[in-house]
Amino acid sequence: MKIATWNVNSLKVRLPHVLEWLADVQPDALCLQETKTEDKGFPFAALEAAGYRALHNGQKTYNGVAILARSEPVEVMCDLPGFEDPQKRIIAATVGDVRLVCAYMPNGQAVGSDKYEYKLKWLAALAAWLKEELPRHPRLALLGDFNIAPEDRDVHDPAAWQGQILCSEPERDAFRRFVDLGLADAFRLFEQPEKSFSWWDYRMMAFRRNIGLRIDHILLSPELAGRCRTCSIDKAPRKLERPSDHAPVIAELTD
DNA sequence: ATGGCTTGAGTGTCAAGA
Repeated sequence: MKIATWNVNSLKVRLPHVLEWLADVQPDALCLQETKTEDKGFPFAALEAAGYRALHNGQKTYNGVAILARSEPVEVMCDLPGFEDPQKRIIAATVGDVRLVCAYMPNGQAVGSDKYEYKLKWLAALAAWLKEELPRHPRLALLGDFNIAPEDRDVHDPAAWQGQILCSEPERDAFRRFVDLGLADAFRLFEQPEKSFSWWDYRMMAFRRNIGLRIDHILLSPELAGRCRTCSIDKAPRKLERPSDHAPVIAELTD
């Protein structure tokens, strides 16, 4: 089973890339973030024609998350229970024998800002919910745009980013709380090239210069981590015309 | 120099992303 995550930065703009990528890679499930549309603008028909069912928790202009799957997803859930939030950042469903949690975690803007406080509260609420979910779903994967670079090796210039948004200690502590729940960073289960990133700024030719951050992740419960055979970042779509600023991350699990 | 692109909204120009 192949599962993946991709922040597409507007599904309307990126639909051709997504369809091409689905045909090339043929994942069993793909989690999308930043669809930036309501259901009425969501390309259900085009995805169906490509062989994928789609679940969408949409929002106009900002946020919006979706799960695409080749088989029928069940037990669909949207948003964090008990966390009042108009922002659409969570959708979860079971595909095959795997519980998928697709998350677009807040950016936080700047350390100390209101948005940063919201980010930390949001991350705490997600961790509390996952703690309850994991016993119910021992084969659980948390996939998405975490907006956290968990370690210095996930940052092109750790000195410049030290203490900054996406790299601050409270954010990294929040990431470690997920790990402490038993979730493993699938990418780090394997040897990886140095300076592996999943996001590059649109400006300053950052992609060509590999000035990036690894902020998109697939975290796996112990049972799924034991079944994980590969995890990689696919930089190919980032090289296309009008790309998303994020690259997809893929994990392969044995059946 | 706190910018540099890209998107969505909406039709001039700004918020937000990371």
